[in-house]
Amino acid sequence: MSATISIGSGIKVKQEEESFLSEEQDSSADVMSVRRAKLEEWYELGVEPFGRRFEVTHRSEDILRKAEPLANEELEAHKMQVKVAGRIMSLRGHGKASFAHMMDLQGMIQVYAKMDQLGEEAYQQFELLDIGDLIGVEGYVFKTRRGETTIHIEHFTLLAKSLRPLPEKWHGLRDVETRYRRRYVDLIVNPDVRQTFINRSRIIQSMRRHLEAQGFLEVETPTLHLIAGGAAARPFRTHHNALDLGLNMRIALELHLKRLIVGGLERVYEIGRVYRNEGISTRHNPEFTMMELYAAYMDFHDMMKLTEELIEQIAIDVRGTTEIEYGGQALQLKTPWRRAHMVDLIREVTGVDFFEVHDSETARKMAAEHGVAVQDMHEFGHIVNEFFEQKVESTLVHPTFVYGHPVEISPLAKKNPQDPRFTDRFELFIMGREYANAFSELNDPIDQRQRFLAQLEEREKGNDEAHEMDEDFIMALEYGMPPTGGLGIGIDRLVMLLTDQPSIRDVLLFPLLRPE
RNA sequence: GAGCCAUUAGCUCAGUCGGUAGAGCACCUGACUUUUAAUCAGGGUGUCGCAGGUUCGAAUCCUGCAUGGCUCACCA
Repeated sequence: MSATISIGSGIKVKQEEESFLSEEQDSSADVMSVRRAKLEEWYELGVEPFGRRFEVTHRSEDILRKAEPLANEELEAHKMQVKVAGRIMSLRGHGKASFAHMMDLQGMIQVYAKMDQLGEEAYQQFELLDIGDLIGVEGYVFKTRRGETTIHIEHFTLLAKSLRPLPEKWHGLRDVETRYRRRYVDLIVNPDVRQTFINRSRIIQSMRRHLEAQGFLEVETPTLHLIAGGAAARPFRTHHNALDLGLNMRIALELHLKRLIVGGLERVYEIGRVYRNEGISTRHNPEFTMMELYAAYMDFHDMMKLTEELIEQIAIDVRGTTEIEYGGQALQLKTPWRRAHMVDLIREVTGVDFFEVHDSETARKMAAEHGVAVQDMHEFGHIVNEFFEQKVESTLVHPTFVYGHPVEISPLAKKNPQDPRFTDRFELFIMGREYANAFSELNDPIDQRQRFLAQLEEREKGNDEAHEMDEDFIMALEYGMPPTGGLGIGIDRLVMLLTDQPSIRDVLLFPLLRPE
């Protein structure tokens, strides 16, 4: 078939001449062929359809705010001249005049093109524009009869021709898969998505500001590790060619930051990507962002105070309040937050008091009685932890610092001097989810070696997430590390909490998906 | 990895009992110089996710596969 279609200004396109179409040839081919034809038409008009630098004098929101209190007569008298750039989001042609809405970073503003003003030639060019095209306009601000602030166009420039149609104007793009795969389209048509990512940036900015104010130094440490330590997780493996060296992507920031505390930097933090080779869910992405900080001469009590104040401040900065809602649940982030020992919480919920239980056998018996699933290799501390995870965790709605984790699951934390079965460690829970993990850092190299040895034993028993021996880290401790408080916060989950997003994929610009 | 659900036009969605594909927006043609989901007249642009099977006939029923979503598992 060689049907011809004609478009606005008379160009004929043979549909069989669609050699420009990409491999995936979809049925937007029709729209795309029309746009290709218009592209040619721009070239024939002597206009470069992929333009260059454009000097922007105003953003949409600034204009709307300035014009808002003024009547049209006042606006016309002032002749407020503006240059605005953005993407055409809607077009309404009326013969010899046209309206359009343009979108820039701040939002949407209406523009008005009139043949009398532009002249016949330029107006015809305006009519050649499509939804999705990027343009720069110069003109003056007025208000229409209905009162909408609008730019009366005196000149316009095509900055980039759009060759693909945008999604529909009032349902936007809903298909979740397409939204993640083509996040740029999602950002163009879904303003709330754009706002979420703006808020993500604000949260991190706020965090940096508050840490800087407390004298923390931002540092960057390697993401390629010989030994992936500092957490219990399976790493991604990679390889360096020139050194012919097997390497792991980091699973935590911890061990390098503590080396810097040994080095005397005293207060350091890093906001960085970590990689864990695990399943994907609404709360897990294989790469995610952690903030870890270490402060010499502090302990885990100081870390609790720092954590609650930090998150409270961020909430005020970004949300303007400490009373937030997540998934319909009202949450109060005003400090101070509840502090509870893990063993006390287990006793509250199950009646089992692990301060009175002193051996693994009794603990195992209690687990069986209370329907807590445990593995054969689990010792006392693991079983306490299983009780907490299976019985207590989901009951913690409002911010709660749970402290006193068993030593078996805390190979990098200092033991509690009163009861060395437990550590001076806490995790922060909100709505059943972990948001922070912190401890008084273990600075005794001899104890640290024992802990690593215990981890190696676990590894032999089949726990492939147990810590490996890190001799280089122990050497650092042997030079002497001051008593130190350390803290880690999962940035993505914090952003989810503060932007009320149900899935981690909604706070990651490009979540990992299987290839199409 | 398991269970459940989804996949139809560029986008958002209908599609009855199995009878051969529809709407709105977008797009195209024409009209219209302050519109507002602009309006009016006309035009359907499709590998019904993919591959088999059942059937005279499959978007529809069956099987497998792919991708995604949710839940669980995993993730201290």
